[in-house]
Amino acid sequence: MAGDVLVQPARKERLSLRIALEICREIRDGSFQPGDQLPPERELAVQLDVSRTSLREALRGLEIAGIVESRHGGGTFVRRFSALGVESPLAMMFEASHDNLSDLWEVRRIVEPALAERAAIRADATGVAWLGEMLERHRQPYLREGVENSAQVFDREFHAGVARLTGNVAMEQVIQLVNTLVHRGYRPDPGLAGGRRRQAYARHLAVYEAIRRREPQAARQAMVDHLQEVEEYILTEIIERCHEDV
Amino acid sequence: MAGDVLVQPARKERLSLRIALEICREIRDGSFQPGDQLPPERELAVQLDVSRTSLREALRGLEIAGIVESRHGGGTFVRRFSALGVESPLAMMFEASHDNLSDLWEVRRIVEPALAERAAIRADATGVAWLGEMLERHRQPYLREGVENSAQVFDREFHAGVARLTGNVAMEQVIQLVNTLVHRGYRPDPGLAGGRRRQAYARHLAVYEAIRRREPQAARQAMVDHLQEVEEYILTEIIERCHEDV
DNA sequence: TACCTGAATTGGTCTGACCAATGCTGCACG
DNA sequence: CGTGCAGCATTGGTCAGACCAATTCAGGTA
Repeated sequence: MAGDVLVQPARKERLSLRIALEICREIRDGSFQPGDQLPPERELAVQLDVSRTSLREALRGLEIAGIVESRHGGGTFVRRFSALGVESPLAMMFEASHDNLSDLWEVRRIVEPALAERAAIRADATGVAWLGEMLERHRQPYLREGVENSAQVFDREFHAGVARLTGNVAMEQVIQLVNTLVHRGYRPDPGLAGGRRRQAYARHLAVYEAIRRREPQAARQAMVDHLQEVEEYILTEIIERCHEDV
Repeated sequence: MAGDVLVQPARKERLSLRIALEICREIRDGSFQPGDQLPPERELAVQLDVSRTSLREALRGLEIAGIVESRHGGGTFVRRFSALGVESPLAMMFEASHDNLSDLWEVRRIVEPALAERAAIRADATGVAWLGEMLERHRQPYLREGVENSAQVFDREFHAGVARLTGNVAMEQVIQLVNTLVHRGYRPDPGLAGGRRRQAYARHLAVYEAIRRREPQAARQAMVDHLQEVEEYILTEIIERCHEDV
């Protein structure tokens, strides 16, 4: 019987969890490729020998995790790049408080320099070119005034891109989630951002250049400087806001 | 009618998502405190004017996000500290991607030394004493032969403990999840572990001593050495297993 | 008082039904 | 022949009600 696959994990765990893990495994093993459409719920439920109810609970979980995506009337698809972006259900549920914010920022300070360093060591030519094109694409909107928080989007995209160049999926996901939560918890004042944005873009360029020239230490240092700068921005802005409140 | 609260977000989103966001909001607003028990599913479904099916899909999502926790026959509770469990989005993502072990290990190599360093700076006396007691408790079982994989449990406990001393909840969660996944992916041969365990325990002691004496660099170095040693163990063992297979 | 039993509570799973969005097929018309 | 639209098939979304299984707790018994 097809459903026997699900018996492996301890009989104790919820069925929906076992189903979700099973589907994850099939994705990993290549039975379902990224971009593929999964079988219809009714059919998949029969294949796995579970009710549609339980299957759907599993799919909702996978959707929250950013692994699949369901479209009403269209079907359920495996995401190409499982993204824990701001619009992901997970991010929508999680509200970063100020306590968490400094914690999350510390995770960035620890992980991101190491990511930049490793990217400079391991990135292949294709990846470097890809990152370069990304920066070129960011250039105009980044420097122009009044494009509001698109800068935040670009910032996240760049940092996620550096993470991707390391080839380490685990780190990429961790840092993407952390950055999403940080950006969610802190929304900069769009008006004040002109010079800051230029500076941030310059630092991004510096990181990229170091990666392109295969200089791990320089890449690490550029990232450290970037984070340091941004941290100071955030601190001063928070202080200003406190003054306004008083 | 109670269910009208749910109409606010665009009528487009799935009902289960709207429910999940609504519950999140009530948690943030204090209607449900961390540790509280939520109303029974049947009752909550009536309150929100939705079917139990949809409510359950929402609760599964919240559980995956680490916000609530359901116990069969017990009830559903708001988590005190939203935890990244094995059913967390990140865990599922790793499950869905190939070859996680080396990636996960690299996360440890990056994060754990930094954790040890910060623990040596920030830990309070209570925390240090707590870690010391933990090691004392580990001592006998760790060094005795034949206690099987309890060593793995102790190992996870110690590393989680160091993370806790930093006071950074986010990092604690991340490293706890990573270590769980690593240990799940790699089960050492219990028979060969005698000397190795003694060595690991000695390194744990070294890390602890450095933290106790407030020597950040020493703590970092001890952790680096520890991870390096364990990594070598794992590599040689994997190679041996390959030989057996041939 | 301590322990055990059983009923009430509560989450877990299943079935089958119907609604709603999407996509496709084939026919009619230009 | 090509184009556009109507209608049907497909597929996800929601619902109601039933029954199973783990936990909890009150009440009774030793």
